[in-house]
Amino acid sequence: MRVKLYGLLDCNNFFVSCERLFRPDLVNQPVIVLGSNDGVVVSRSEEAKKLGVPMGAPFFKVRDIVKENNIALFSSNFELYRDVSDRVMSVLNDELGEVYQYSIDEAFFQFSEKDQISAVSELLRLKQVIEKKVGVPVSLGAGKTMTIAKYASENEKRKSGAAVFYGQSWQELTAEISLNEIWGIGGKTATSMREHGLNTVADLLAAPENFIVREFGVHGSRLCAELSENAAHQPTERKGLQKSIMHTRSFSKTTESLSALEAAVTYHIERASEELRSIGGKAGSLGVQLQTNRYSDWLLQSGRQEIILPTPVSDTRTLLCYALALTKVLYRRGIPYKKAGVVLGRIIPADAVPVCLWEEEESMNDDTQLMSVIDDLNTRWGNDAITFGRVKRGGQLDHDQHRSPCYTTRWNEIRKIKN
DNA sequence: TCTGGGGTCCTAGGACCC
DNA sequence: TCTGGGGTCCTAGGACCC
Repeated sequence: MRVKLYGLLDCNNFFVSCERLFRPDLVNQPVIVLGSNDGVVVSRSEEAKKLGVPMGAPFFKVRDIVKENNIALFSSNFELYRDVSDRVMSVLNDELGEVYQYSIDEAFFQFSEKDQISAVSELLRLKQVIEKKVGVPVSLGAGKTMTIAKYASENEKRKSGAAVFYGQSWQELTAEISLNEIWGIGGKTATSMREHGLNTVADLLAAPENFIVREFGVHGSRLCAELSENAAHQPTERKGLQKSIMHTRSFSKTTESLSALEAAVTYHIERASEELRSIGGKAGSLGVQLQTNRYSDWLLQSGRQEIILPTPVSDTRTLLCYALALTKVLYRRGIPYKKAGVVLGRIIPADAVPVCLWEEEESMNDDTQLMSVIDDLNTRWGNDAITFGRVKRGGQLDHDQHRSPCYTTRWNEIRKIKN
């Protein structure tokens, strides 16, 4: 009788590990990677963690630690990370036949083994193959549900790199695992659970079911199922297109000007619709968001409004027309805005758009050919080659002065061994 | 001075209908 | 005096994740 298990592969400190692939001098040295605009810390090496750099910390708060300890610093280089990620996934796919990528650095899979020992050795084998063929360190975990697999991989990161928990070995652990270590329990839920006297996984499993449903909804009851080894989540291949595309960015300084917000929204629509076309989709809904600084004490934290489009489109001009109208509706004079963004939702494949029955709806622009010419030009000459913006956008240029070369995806940035 | 961006899913409550 | 109520659809906002 073989045991069916869910496995999870997780790349350790992924962005840092990608940087180290081409900078072996940084192995065993403290390294951090910053998020877009060099705003916050998004990845830390073990050494940087030990020096006290918290995850998600705004850079200005850790600048001193970075300087004093000579921590190596990188801006995010997603082109590189995506390429390394593709290599990891492809090797894993070759080994297992079917994997479900969950994020840029994680993938779930299913397998079965005769016992715990052979399951652990299978995970260790996969670890070895990935590390040899791609070169980034990984951890693996497995259990009877995805939530337990996730816990197993996280927990083992700093130990042997692979762990399997099910049956007795899992049940024995539940009294020691605090709920905030569990996937799906964030800050708010953990606090609320604590207030109800629930601190460990064992506490949660001992609570009456109707209480869980009343206090924590379907989310809570699924968690309970998962933690008692009854699978409530299935790893699913995302069928078809993603559901939404968003494009947002903070301003370096707050702005009260409508035209600045319009310029930003124009830019976001251009980029989001470009991506929409690149995946072959059309959007059935459109949302605009304007936000004040969430760290200031302004009452108005955010305004967001969404509309359903008369018919799904991917033409920048049409989307822009609606987006600017929404921006005007949301805009309030005298409010210091910090962030603007757009969301394209209800995405369907372009060839699945129903044919228009009424002539007048054709007045909506949806010219695929024109858009594809513009996309080509922008790819070739940069995003500002053809724009629909009436105002030059300002204050949004990316800071990424610490970006490493795209070693694996751009010929002119390839690693030189000899001049 | 400087506090990310891109996603998914769930839910409360409003609008509307009969 | 009593001042409907149940159902459905929609969306803004929240929580969480990486």
